[in-house]
Amino acid sequence: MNIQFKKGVLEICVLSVLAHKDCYGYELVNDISKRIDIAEGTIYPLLRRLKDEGFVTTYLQESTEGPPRKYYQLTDSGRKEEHELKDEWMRFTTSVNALLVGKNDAAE
Amino acid sequence: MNIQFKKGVLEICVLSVLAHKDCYGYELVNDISKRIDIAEGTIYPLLRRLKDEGFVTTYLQESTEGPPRKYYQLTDSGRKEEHELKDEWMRFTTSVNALLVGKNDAAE
DNA sequence: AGTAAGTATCTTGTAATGCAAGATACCATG
DNA sequence: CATGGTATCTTGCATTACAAGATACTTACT
Repeated sequence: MNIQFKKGVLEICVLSVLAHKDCYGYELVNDISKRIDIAEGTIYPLLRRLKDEGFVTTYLQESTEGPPRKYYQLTDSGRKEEHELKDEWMRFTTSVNALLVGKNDAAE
Repeated sequence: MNIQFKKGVLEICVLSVLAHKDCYGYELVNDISKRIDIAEGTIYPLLRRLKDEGFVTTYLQESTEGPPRKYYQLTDSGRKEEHELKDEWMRFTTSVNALLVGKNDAAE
C-alpha cells in the first residue's frame, strides 16, 4: 500500500475510531489494520501528538492478559477536530476524484 | 488545505492530466490549482522524478508569451503507472471511508 | 527455573514529499 | 527602464510513516 497516501489520514482514522469507543494503542493498531496497514511505530508517536495537542486524554487500566493498557479518550476539542478533519478529507477526495475522471472543462 | 493529504496524490493528479493532453509545468500548476492547491516548488521536482522514473518524456516548444515551454508527455510505462496508482487510490479511499463511517463490526 | 509466544508500550533514525522563498530569464506595456 | 505576467528550476525546512529494536507483563510448556 502506498505509504504516502496515509499521510495525515491515519490521524483521522484514529480520531474516528476513538469517537466510537475508548481504545488503547495496541487495540487501535489491530482495529485499523483490518482496513489499512498501520504499524506500532506509527500509532504511538501519533497518539502522543494527539495528547500534546489536547485532542485526547489517557487513563491506565490493568489487564489480565499482559501489562496495563493506556486508554485514549477523545476530548471535546478532539471531537471537534475529528469532525473538521473528516469534512476536509471529504472535500479533498471529491476534488481529487473530479480531477482524476477528467472533468477539467477549462481546456477549451 | 491539509498538506499531508496531498502526499502521493499530486503525482496521480499530474499523471491523470497528462493522460488527457501533453502539458508544461506552469500549465499543470494552473490546471490542477482549480481543484487542489499546488505550488511550483512542488511540481517541478515531481516532474523531474517522473522523468527519472521513465513515466514521462519531454520536448521543448517556443512560446510567444515568454520563455520556451517544456512539455511533458506520458510514456507507455507512465500510462500503466497512472492506471495502477488510480486503482490503488480508489481502493485506499474506499477503505478509509469504510473506517470513517464506523462499519467496524468487529467490536462486539 | 528457563524459554518461548502473545500482549502491550515506547524510542531512534531514515525515507518521502510538499512548500516557501528565492534565482533566473523571456516578453510586453507604460 | 521598471513592472508584471509567463516560465523554469533549486535549496532547505517541516511533517509523517515505518522498520527495528528495547522493555516488561502473563501464560504455557519443558
